[in-house]
Amino acid sequence: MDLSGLNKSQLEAVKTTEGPVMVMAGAGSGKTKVLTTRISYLIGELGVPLDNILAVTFTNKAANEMKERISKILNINAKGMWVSTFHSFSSRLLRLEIDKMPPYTKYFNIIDDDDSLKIVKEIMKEMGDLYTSPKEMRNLISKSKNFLDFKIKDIDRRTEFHKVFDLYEARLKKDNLLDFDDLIIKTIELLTKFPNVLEIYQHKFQYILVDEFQDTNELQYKLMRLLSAKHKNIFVVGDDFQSIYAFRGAKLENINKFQRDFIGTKLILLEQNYRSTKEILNLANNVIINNPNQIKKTMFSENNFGSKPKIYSAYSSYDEIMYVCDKIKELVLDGDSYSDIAIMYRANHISRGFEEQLMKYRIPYKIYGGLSFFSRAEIKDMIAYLRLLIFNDDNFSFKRVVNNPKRGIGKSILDKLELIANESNLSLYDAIPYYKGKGQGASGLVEFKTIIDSIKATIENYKLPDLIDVLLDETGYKDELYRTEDEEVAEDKLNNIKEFKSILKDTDEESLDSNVIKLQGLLGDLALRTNNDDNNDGNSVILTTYHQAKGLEFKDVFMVANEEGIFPSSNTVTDEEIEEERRICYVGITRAKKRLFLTYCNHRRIFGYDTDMSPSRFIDEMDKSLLDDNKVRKAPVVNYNKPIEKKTVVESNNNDIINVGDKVNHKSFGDGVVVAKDGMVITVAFKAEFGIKKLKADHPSIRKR
DNA sequence: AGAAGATAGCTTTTT
DNA sequence: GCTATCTTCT
Repeated sequence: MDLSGLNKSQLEAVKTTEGPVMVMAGAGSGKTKVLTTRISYLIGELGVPLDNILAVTFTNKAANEMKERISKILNINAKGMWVSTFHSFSSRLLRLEIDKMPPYTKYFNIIDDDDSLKIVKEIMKEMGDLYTSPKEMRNLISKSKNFLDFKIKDIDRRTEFHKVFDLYEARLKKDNLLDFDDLIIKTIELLTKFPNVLEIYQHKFQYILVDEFQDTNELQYKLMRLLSAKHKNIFVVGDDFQSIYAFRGAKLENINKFQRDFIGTKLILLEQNYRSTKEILNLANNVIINNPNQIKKTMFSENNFGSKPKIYSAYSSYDEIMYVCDKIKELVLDGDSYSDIAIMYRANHISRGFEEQLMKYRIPYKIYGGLSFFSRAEIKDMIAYLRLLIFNDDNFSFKRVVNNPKRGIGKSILDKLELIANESNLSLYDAIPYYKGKGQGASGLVEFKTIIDSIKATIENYKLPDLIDVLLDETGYKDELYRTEDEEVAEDKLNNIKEFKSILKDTDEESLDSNVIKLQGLLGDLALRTNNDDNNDGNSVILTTYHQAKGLEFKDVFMVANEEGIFPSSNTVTDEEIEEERRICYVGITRAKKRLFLTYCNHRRIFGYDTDMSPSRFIDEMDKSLLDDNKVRKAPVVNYNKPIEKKTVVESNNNDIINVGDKVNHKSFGDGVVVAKDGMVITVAFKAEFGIKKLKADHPSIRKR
């Protein structure tokens, strides 16, 4: 096997196959190369069977890429290997073993955050007035599952939480559902409860590799520790500079814990950066140095010098967008292709303005992440219909589609049906024949069952993609779309469904199994799929959040919207949170190979209000000698001075008279002080990131404090 | 039941 | 400024 492309440390990381190894791999230090080479080495040189290796990453894309690279190096098909995300791994294992933990069955359905929120909403709706909003509650539930030291101080809120939590868990259990967090939790539960099962997998996975180790949380760490306890051949790769998932429970302490838990851990440092120019790397080091609690480490590079990162101070977000578009055109004229270029930002909503303008400029672009294809309503509807065809007892899918298209089946009818189902221990679907009653709803139920039954009876007669067309026609879904939506929207949704059909086509051609078996396999893990799985990177500019950009690299990177309140986000306050934001900034900078552009706006529309912005503290912190300052802008660009207009103003119910000097609270901007008054128009100074605004004193969002 | 109109809530970050 | 959800009217 050819290992000549590796440096000394990389080689050591590949060849130290026995015992615990921890690699601290800085940005651009060849981490993926080490991982794939090591796996290939295990298989190709040491003759380890494919099945005895487990590699875990954080994104499907990273997993797929690893498999592809291994396939190439060894000239084998690595598709079936245990190389996946933590969640996919858990799901795969649970499909094999969860039958041991009734009432769950291996046909469990995985629900995404949206579904989960919907369930929480349903539960809370019946509980009346509550302290916590459903969204908050959903957050708390996830936190309680991921943070071992989770606690709610306030006793009322705590009892409320436990009530909802218990109902939520019961509901999931009853319907054979697992949320994302459950995938990991149930896997640990299974392995702990059934030592013989644990034994099997400990024996099986002789070599375990964990990517992005700095982002593992306590549960994920526990899972890996359980599995590796026998062979102790565990290899973890991480970079504490790039730890950006503390909000999801990631524990940097795992790095220290690992060395304590696995005695004799070999520590390997990869400190040479092969990616970026010296100027870019200098800036990255200059940023991260402001994190006092960071373990000191300096990446070095033997790469050539390039140009200094450029910084641009824009008047408005429109101005910022135009600057970026102009620069992209220049870069392409200079010979770069669109796919060399990425626009990166802290929060997804920033992409909107860029999309519009890129389209106008005819610059091809692709949004990386954002709303997942599989979380679109029409796709979820199709999946639910398919699931119901295969699994009649899937109550969750049943509820999603029974009245979609409308069949006159409302809540009261469903409640009655549920009662019947519970009494005779049937699924909602099987309870339909026992539903006594007449009227639209009753006949709607019967009609629904007839349609599903008839499609089910002929399911093997079609190719899988054609099955979707049958569903669209027979259920009336297509007609309903055209009836209730604008034509454009309907076409759009049907296009998405068409894309979904192509996924079914792939599944169809993969095996000679029956349609039912094929669907059982496919439907299992659709919830875990994301947009970015297929990297058919054509020639497009990539728009992405910093989080999603991790692990990627681009020749030219634009970091946009570097403003206080956006980046760092206004939600981050504590020192620890700010330090995480700074690491996000580090991740952004180190994505760039050749050219880096930083921009910020002095004005931005936030929640529909024109807002004064100030540059990000991360910009302030940068040593200006490392930057090429481009902030010459002649005149403010038009398009910005649109008057603030509210469609409706409602009389506020408190008749407080608001005067200059009064404290007020605005729903979106928080507390502020009235600095001027002109009739009913007050001028309020809010927190720095929201600046000074003119508002109507009787606007419902305003309250006197 | 369903269209039209009004309003609240929203923007972290992801599997 | 956008969108999901609630309210009101037919």
